[in-house]
Amino acid sequence: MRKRATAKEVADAAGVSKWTVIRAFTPGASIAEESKRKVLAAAAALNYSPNLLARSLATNSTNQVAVFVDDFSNPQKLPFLETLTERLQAEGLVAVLININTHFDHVHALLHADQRQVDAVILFGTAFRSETLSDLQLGRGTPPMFVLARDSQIEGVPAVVCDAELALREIVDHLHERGYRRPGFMTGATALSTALRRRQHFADFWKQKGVDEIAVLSAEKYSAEAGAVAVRSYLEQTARADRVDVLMCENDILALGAMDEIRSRFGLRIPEDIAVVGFDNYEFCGSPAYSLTTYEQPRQEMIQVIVGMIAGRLEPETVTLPGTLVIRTST
Amino acid sequence: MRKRATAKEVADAAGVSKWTVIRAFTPGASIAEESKRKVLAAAAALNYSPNLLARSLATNSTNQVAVFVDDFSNPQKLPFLETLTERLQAEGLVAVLININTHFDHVHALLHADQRQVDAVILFGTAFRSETLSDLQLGRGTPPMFVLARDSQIEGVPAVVCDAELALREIVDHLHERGYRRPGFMTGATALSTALRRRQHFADFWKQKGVDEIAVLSAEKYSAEAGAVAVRSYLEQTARADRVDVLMCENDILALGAMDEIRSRFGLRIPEDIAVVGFDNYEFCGSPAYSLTTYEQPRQEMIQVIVGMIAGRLEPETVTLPGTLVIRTST
DNA sequence: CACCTGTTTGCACCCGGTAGCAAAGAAAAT
DNA sequence: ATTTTCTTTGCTACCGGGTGCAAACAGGTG
Repeated sequence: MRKRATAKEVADAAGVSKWTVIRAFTPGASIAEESKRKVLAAAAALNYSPNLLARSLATNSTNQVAVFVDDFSNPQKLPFLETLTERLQAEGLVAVLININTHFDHVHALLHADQRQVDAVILFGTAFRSETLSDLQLGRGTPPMFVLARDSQIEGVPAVVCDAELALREIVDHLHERGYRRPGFMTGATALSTALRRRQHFADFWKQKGVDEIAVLSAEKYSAEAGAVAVRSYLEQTARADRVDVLMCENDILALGAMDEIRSRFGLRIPEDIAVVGFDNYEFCGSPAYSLTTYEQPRQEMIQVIVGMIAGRLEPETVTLPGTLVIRTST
Repeated sequence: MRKRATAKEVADAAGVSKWTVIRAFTPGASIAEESKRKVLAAAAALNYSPNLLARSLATNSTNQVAVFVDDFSNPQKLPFLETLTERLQAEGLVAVLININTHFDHVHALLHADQRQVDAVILFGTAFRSETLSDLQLGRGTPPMFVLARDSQIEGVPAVVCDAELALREIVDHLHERGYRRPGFMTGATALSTALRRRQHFADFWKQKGVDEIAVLSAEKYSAEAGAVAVRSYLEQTARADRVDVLMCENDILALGAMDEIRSRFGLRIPEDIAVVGFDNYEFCGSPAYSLTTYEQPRQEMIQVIVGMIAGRLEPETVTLPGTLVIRTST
C-alpha cells in the first residue's frame, strides 16, 4: 500500500533538493535544463505529481468554484452545467456542485464554501436574501460571489442574466402582431418568480400596446405537473368567452405541462383556442408533439462572461445579454 | 481586506494555546467546559471557522468525491445528480463535477482527481477501458473508483446498476403478452451501448419466446434527433409488411425522438402501427403527448448503495438492483 | 588572475491545521 | 499529607508544498 510520492522523495532519487523538484514543476521557474530533465525522469519513475491540496494551502487558491443549485426540476440546468463545467475546466478551474435544500441551506453552503477556500461561488438560478449574508457576517475573506441566470438581490454581487426586458418586448411584439389581445401569464414558485422580472415586463409591454389586463395563473413550483394544475383550475373556473387567447408561461416546463392539460383534458387546440409561449427553449420544445414558441437564453455567452469574470479577465459587474426568440407553431 | 482568522489568533484572543482552540472544534475532544466556552466566544468574535483545506492536508481526507460525467444529453442525469449531491452532502461529502470531453479526458480527470486527493471517484454513466487505467499506472494512492448506472469494465472497480436482465425480462414478457411478435431494438452510441447489456438481454429473452430475429436500428448518439434519424432511415428502407410491430429503444430520449418521427413524418399510429418502449422513465414520458411505456431505474436505492460504499458503511462490490416496469399506452 | 554579472540551487520559514505524548492540575483514594 | 488516577493543556513533529533571500556556481571581461 504505497502512498503518493512527495517532492522530497523525488529529490532524493534525482540527487537534488526538494526545491529544485518544485521548480521543475513550476512553469517559468529558474532551473537548469539538465536538472529539470533529471527531476522529470525521477518523477516519472516514482509516478510523482504535485499534491494540489498542499499547493492550495500554500498559495491560498484552490482553483475550485462552488456552484449552488437549489432547483433541479428544470432540465435546462443540465446543458448549463455542461457548458459551465467545460468552460471552467478550460480555465483550470473545477466545479464543486452544491445542492441547496432544506437540509443544506445557503448559510451552510456558504460557510462550507468559505471553509474550503473556493476561489468563487456561483449562485446558479438560486435565491437568497441579503440578510442571509449579513447573518453570516463572513469577513473580507469570503470568496467572491456571482449570480447566474437570475437577478442578483444582493448588493455588490454581480449577476449574468438574459435580458428579460428585451426578451419580453420581442415576445409581446410577436404576440401582438399575431393578433392576440387577451394575454395571460403563468408564474412559478413565487420566491423565484419576482427575480426573473418576466411577468412585470410582460405586463408593461402589453400596457404599451393598450392592453391593461393580464390574467395571472400561479403554479406552485416549476414543474410540468404544477403547470397542468394551474391551467386546469383556470380553465375550470373561467367561462370560454372570458378566457385568454394566449398564455405565456414563466418557463418551458410549465408551458409543456400546460399544453398537455389544455389539449388532452380540455380538448382545446393550440394555438387556435389558446396559444402558448414558454421560456428557455428546452430541447423538447422543438419536438412536433409540442412545437412551442419560446425564448432561448444565450447560454454560451452568459457562461463565457461569468467564467471570464471569475478568471479575472473581465471586470465583475452585472451583465445583461440578449437571447433569441424562437417562433414555432404554438403561437 | 482582512483574511480569515486562524486558530492561533483565536487562541491569543481567548488566552489559551492553539491546540485548545482546535479541541473546541473537534467533537469529542478532551476539553474543559469553561475553556470551550471561552474559545467559542473568541471564535465568534473573530468569526473563525476551521480551514478545511489545512485539515484535509493533515488528515489525508478531503471529503470530496469526484463525479465524472461524459454525456449530458440525457436529462435523466439531472435527477441523478440531485439525489447524488443530496446524499453525499448528508454524509458530509461534496461532489466535484467533472465534465469528461475531448479537451479533458479520463486520464486528465483521473490524474486531477488523484492530485486533489479526492476520497472517491464516481464514474457516472461513463466509460473507459482498463488500458487507460494501466497507462496511468497510478500507484496504490489512487482514490477508490465506483461506476454508477453502467457496467464496470474495469477489474476490481465495483458498479451499482439497475438489473438489466430482470428489466428486459419484464419488458419482453409484457410485449409478448400484448401480442407483439416482430421486435426491433434501437441502440445509441456504440461505445456506451454494449455496457448496458440491454440489447443482448432483449434478444435473449425473445429467443426464449421463439423469436430469433431482432431488427436493429443504430442511432449515432443518445439524442432525440439521432433517434428520429435512425427510425426514419429504417422506415424509409423497410416495406410496410416487413416492419417491426414494436420498437424498444435503449433509452427514453431515443424513444421520444422516434415517436415524434413515427407519428408526424410517417403518419403512423402508436401503438397500433408500431409500439414503442423506452428506458429510464424520464419525466416527459408520462405526458399525454407521449405516454411511453418504459422502465424506471431504482435511482434512490442505487445512490443509497453507492454512497454507502463510499462512506464505508457497505462493502464495495458490484450491486444490481431491480427497477420498475412502467406500462403506458405506447404498448 | 581578479572582478563582475547572471544563473542555479539550498535554506529557513510559512500555509493552517492534526496526532500523540508528556506535563500540569484537579479529584479521589490511602 | 501522600499517593493514585483522571482530566486538561501544551508541545514537538508532521501533512506536502510555496516564497524570498543568500550562497554557490557558472561565464565573460579587463
